Amino acid sequence: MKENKDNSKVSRLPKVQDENVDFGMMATLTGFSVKMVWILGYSLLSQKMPDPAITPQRVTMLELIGCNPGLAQTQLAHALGLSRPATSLAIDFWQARGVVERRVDQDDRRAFGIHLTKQGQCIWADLRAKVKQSDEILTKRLSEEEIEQLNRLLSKIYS
Amino acid sequence: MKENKDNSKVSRLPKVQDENVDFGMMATLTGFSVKMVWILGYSLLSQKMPDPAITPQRVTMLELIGCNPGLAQTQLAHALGLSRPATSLAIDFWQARGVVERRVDQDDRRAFGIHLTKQGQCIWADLRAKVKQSDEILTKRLSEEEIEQLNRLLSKIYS
DNA sequence: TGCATTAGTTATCGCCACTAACTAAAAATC
DNA sequence: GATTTTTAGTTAGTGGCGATAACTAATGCA
Repeated sequence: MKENKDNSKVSRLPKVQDENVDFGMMATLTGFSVKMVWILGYSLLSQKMPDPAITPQRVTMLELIGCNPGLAQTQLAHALGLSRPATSLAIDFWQARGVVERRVDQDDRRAFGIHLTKQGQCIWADLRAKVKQSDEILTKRLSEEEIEQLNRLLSKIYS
Repeated sequence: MKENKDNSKVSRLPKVQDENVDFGMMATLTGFSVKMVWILGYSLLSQKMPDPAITPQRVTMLELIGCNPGLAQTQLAHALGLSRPATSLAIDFWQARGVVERRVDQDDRRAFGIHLTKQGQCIWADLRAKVKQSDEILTKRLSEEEIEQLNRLLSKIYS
């Protein structure tokens, strides 16, 4: 009966602009800016989702399942940087909504391959489109060249 | 007696590089890249801190307190985008470590002005230096121009 | 056959947000 | 000037979602 109010697990955006409050050095740090943009992106994405429980984290998982059909849970956990229990619960989430299914691996009957259901294919396609839109909204103040530049610099940092 | 193991409340970095797992469209999204960099930055910063409980969020609060002495809790909450109870607890955290103190506002005796203690001044200075170093490590693969460019693009998004 | 390993689940805990409800002080209303 | 409403901060309770430890079942190697 619990109806999932906006449990936005990410803090609201700090008010760096508040003219009465000085953020000091924070505003000059790449790490801080990146966090601000992430919070903003998280919020934009959540708004676009049909259900506030569909978080960026869960969307990422769905993308991995969609792009790598039959992936085992442990591989999924590793790729996402999650513990196996957390991964298991996240799969439960999508399974409960009829989006993915666990198929026993015939070569190793302990393991499951995770697959999108027929219905899941549609939902995935829909969500992907929305994710893309939301990313476009996030970067709407930048030109095409600036977006490319930004993505290049960011991936230089983390890859 | 609980000894605060690495309770890194932020997921470990996803393994985008895993050659067996395709991240699909995620790798092309600014929102995703930004999250990756943030997780990385969070982890780098946490490592530099003398106590793993000193998180980026708490450092941000300390910076605000240091740069805006006497700020009331409600203003602090607003600037940080936090609820008042959460802010109150975060202040408790620093107060318990002798870093900040609550001084009753003589004009409004319901309110507290938050100030750094003498000792807090030193700790603040030390942490700021470490934060700066950690941000430099985060961006070490980028040139000075690239860092400026990156910060400019990021702040264009969120300000 | 038997023991160590591995996939996944269950149980438990911890952190840190949130809202609701409370106290005390201040401001507004009459 | 007494009463009501609002505001600052705290306390209590809830929830999400990570983590680890302990468990079951299947596998693999001696």
